[in-house]
Amino acid sequence: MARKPPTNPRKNASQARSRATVDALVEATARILVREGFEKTSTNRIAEIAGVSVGSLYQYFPGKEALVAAVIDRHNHEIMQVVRAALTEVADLPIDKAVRRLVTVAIEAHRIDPKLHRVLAEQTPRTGQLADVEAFNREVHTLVRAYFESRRKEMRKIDIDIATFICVSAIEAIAHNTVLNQAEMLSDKMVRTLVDETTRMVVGYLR
Amino acid sequence: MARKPPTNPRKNASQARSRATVDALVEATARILVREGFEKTSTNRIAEIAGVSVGSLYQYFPGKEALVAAVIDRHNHEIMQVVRAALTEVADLPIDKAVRRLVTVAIEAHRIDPKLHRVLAEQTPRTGQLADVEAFNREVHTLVRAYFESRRKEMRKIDIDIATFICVSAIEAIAHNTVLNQAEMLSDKMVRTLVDETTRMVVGYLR
DNA sequence: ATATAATGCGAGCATTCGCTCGCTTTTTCC
DNA sequence: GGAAAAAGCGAGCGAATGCTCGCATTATAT
Repeated sequence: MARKPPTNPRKNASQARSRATVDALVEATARILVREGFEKTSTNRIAEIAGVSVGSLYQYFPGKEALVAAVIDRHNHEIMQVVRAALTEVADLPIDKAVRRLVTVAIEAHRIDPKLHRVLAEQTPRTGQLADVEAFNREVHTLVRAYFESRRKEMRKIDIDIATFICVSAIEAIAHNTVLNQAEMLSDKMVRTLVDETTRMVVGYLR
Repeated sequence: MARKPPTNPRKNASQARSRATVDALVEATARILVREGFEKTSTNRIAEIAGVSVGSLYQYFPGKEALVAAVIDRHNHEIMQVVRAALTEVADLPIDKAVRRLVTVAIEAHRIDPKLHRVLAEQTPRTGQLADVEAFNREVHTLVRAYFESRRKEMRKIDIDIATFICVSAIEAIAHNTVLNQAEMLSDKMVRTLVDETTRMVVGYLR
């Protein structure tokens, strides 16, 4: 017999049942985004697919944007986890080995869920998540920068910030275009060649 | 006393007045996209800002998407013109000079109208203009590839398609990030340094 | 077992927005 | 000058969709 909207706009989810509801909603949002596109992604439809009522949806999310934002966030966290792991793992390797690994990981990260990645890349601006994406970007830069710093001896005299900016931009773009443009027509051999070449370019640049 | 909707869905614009109307509509669309964002860009609002009635709008454009598509098209043509000019101009230069020029142009192209560029980059997918953008991309690749081919002697043994893909991706991304991330806080000195470094990376990679 | 809080429901209200249609005004052409 | 064609007008229809509200069900606490 309650009713008294959670103090804050909407949020939280303490009991197990409600956490499941939230998960179902986020998952449903992701699925609809991929399968039907952003236009067809209405709150009513999300609720329907999640097997939840619209009312419940609005208990946890202030609106459609928030749902998309949640999906973006989840996906970004998945990617960042992979990237962080790689950068840790690579800390003691020399530049050439390290860069090769990072390039590989960049491509792998984009491959986690290419279709979702594509849709999210399109929708990120709209949801005001640009700031958060920016944050992730900064973290990547910081991590890479730190690695470069620790390997200065192997590198030529160079402005580390600029080198980081250039290398990260280049690697990200190549990974992005590789996965998104070349469709699914990506032979393993092709990937290996691209990794080789990208590594060559970056390593050659750094020293 | 006519009336008999132009045979085709809508289109053409023969008289001077109507061409002006079309221009006003496209221009208004661009302005609203930049100043108010995609959500606020309704056909009613576009007509209002263009100083034209909604009815007239629908005489020339089958819908909102078509308007946005027209803006995208216009912008892409502007950019491609700059790029084509640069590649012609560069045809007889050695690799290092040529790459430097191309990197510079890439940044300049992104600087034509950064705010519009940003919004359009976000909205391109939605308008089904991906195909057209793809076409422009392919043209860039073709042109760059042709240049590389003609300069093979200055380059190491290398797969030209892969080299093109990697170089174009890297240069574009660096230009893009430079203009969009670093906000308007872009000293000329900074730009020069970035051009130097990017050129160094690409040229170093090619030979 | 009973009270209270948490979670869930879904019909329908309100709003936004694309778009049409019947009509007027301007231009062209003889 | 006048007829026909081209261009322009804008109130308002209809569909889509975000979201609310009053009530029902399930969990927790005592």
